Amino acid sequence: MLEAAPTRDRRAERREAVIAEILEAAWAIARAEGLAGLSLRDVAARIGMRPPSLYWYFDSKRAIYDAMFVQGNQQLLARLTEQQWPDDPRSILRLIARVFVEFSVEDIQRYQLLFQRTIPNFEPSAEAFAVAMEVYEQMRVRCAAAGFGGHAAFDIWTALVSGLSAQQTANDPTGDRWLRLIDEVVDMYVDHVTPTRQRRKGS
Amino acid sequence: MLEAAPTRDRRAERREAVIAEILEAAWAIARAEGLAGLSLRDVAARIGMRPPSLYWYFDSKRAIYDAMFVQGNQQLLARLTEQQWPDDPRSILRLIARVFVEFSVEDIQRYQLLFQRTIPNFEPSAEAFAVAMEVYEQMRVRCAAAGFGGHAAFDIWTALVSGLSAQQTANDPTGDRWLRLIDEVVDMYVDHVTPTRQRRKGS
DNA sequence: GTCTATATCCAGATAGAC
DNA sequence: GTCTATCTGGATATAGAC
Repeated sequence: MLEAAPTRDRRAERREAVIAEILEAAWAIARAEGLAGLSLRDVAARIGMRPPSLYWYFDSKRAIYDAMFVQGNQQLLARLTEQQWPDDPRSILRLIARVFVEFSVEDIQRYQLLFQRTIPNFEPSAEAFAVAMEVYEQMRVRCAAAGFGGHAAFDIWTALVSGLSAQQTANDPTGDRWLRLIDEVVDMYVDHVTPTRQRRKGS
Repeated sequence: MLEAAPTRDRRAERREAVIAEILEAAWAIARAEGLAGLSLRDVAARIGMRPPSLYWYFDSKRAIYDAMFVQGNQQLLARLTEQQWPDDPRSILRLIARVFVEFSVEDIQRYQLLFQRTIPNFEPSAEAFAVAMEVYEQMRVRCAAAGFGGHAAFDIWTALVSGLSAQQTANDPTGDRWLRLIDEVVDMYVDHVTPTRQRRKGS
């Protein structure tokens, strides 16, 4: 007679744990050697495995990049949803910008993987790209909630945030030279897209 | 008795020509395979040489990246100086932004080499970096001439231009989705840094 | 699941002939 | 100046034992 199936699949749990371990190692190496410097050899060594064993968990190196891409986007998504969102439109935008720029500066390799096409021949899979679209949508929805939903206006908004991130990560990765301009840039943007009549400065 | 020295050093000229050929090949391969995908083997093959021969002209692969870095910056510098600069401040800024963003989109690998830290372990040499500073100074001087010389204001300006470039290259490399926002962004910036009293819209 | 062994290929760089 | 030959090491990936 068959045993009742256990409610937890310990094998699957173990597998997930190892996958998490692999990705954690991959991130650490990417941070140290650069994204393009990532090698399966180093990943395996870091977790006490031999390189071929990784293929039990990932089909290829690209698959690892892909999983990292998903993970990074999920982290940003979590960062966005865990915020205490204020009501004031200007404060909402400031918070979005701050979350995004800080997230970028926090881990430059992650920033490059998510937002720059830096690895030769790597394009995220369709499923991975879907997660990136979720992030984009989250950001768009938040902006719309703040009253800034227009298409051209949103493209300008993404350019502003991406420009602050790009300058901060590339030219002052350990400082705050562009981080501290966030509020001013948000004000500039709000003033620009708000009809003159309604304008009022935030605190 | 010694001959009179010829006024042209044909040997040096030939050498310069070969160096130019090598760099041209390197750019072509970078465009096709990505910056990190550049290999001396491919460079040599493309110009009908064997890989070791490249070492007659460059000490290392890094030296090639370095020369590319210089060349790219010189191209941008030339682009800036060859412009017919208008008098109107707003027009000056529009032109700067357009030159910069178009230059970026034109060759994304060049953009990555010049403005993003994308190759593991590559940092431009001091001499190469000096050329990059020239570009930065050119841009700063042009902005100052337009009446926008303040420090924080200029950091905002570089963030704007870099953001438009980043979004255009990463998300619409063959289109003009952010290119066509340049004038609006410049207006936004000018309105922001201009005391309200003096403000007037450009054509 | 993890291993050893290996295939296959590529990389940057150097020695030394010509 | 350019070559051949070679060094040394690294890469991803697969086959198959255990």
